[in-house]
Amino acid sequence: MPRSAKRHMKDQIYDIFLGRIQRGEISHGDRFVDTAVAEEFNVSRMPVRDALMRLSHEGYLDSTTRGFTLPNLSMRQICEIFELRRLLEPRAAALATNQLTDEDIATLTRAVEQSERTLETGDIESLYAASEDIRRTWIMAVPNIELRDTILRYMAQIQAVRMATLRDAVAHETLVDLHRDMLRAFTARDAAKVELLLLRYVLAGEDSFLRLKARAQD
Amino acid sequence: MPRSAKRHMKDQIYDIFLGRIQRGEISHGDRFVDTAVAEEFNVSRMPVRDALMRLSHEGYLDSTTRGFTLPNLSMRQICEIFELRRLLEPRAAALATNQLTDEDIATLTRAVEQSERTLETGDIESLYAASEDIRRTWIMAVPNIELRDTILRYMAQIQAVRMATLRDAVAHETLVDLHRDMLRAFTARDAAKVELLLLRYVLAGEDSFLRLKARAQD
DNA sequence: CTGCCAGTTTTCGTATACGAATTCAATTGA
DNA sequence: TCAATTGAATTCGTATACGAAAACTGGCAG
Repeated sequence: MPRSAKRHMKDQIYDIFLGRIQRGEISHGDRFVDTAVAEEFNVSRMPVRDALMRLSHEGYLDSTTRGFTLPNLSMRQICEIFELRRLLEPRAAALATNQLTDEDIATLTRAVEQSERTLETGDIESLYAASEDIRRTWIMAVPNIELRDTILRYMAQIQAVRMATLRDAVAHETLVDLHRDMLRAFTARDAAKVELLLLRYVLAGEDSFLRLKARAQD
Repeated sequence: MPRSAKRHMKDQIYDIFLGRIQRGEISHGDRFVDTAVAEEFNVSRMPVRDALMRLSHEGYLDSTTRGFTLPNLSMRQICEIFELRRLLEPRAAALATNQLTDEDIATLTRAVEQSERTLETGDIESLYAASEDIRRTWIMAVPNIELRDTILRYMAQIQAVRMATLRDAVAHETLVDLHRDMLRAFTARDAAKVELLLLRYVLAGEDSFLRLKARAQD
């Protein structure tokens, strides 16, 4: 019997899994089967099924004949998503510029400092966390909700790709520089500069990815 | 008992309803309740539930406490979607330009002719149909599938808005002109011109909508 | 006539069950 | 040793049932 909760079980399960996916807590080997997950949560498989099917329809999971797994993005899909990012993120960040609160700026400042420190420590995990903090902060400030949701939808899917590209040594310094410039532009409320920097940022990610891909083919 | 079919019932029902929504065959008073729809299809309510919930999660329907209905878009949402359209459609159409087959061009030619005839007949239904044909033709030629799906996702939602804006007399002539120019640009494979025209097209739609809104407030 | 309250109805979320399709595994035959 | 085939196990889609929450309805008081 499900313990009484305000929100419905299927929505809670959906949120829990979406969070795990977005935080990159799920690896590519993992397989989710409704009955097994249902047992964990002490519910029947129906709410779990609802949640997992929803996640798969939204592209966060892949529905195979043997449970749900992380989707394996093809080269084509990744490139297509980079194109979407080039179209949407610069404008979205520009729109967010004037919406950032002082608290947001403080968060960005801390994250950029964390990012800078990784130049010496070489701690890629920390760099990744800082990047995510920066990104999350400005995305949440995007006033156009439809635009924000569209961006959030594909970002979870290319989680793994972004993680991988951050390991690209060539990009490390460029990335930290971009973080620094972005902070400056956000703080100065310079939407035009933010727009340009976001374009550079996406392009830098795309370059890293293509470089990674080329190296993998050796 | 569900009659044996190759594809699953829930997917068939999903497709049927999505088609009806996209073709504008559903009006704002309509209410769908899983048990009632299930009876129509001679299945239990579970596959219907799956289909309707999926449609509502994708934004095509609104899940109320009393069945599913067409979503009532707020002014804000409509404006936000226009912004998305400005960002995505010009580029998408430009990408589609070089993918159009001769058959596509023929379809476009017929549709534009139909559009031109409405200047004399004043048949708005026909103008709407022609617009939809033109739009469907180029969207289906967009090679970036992620981009295409993103556009398709919001287009179904603002169906009603587009239908309404076509009744805007001021826009009628402008619209037909744009159709004509777009056909020329597509035929000439002039992606740059297509991009510009699509921007104009979206902006014209936005103008019509705002004009309509202003008039409604009198 | 109008607004509030209790009973009824509708609708939804979840539980459980079963058949079908698919995958896995083990045994058999070459 | 390896491939094929057949039986078992897994997983999914759908059916049915039940309790809970929300909405409607009718009567009652102001």
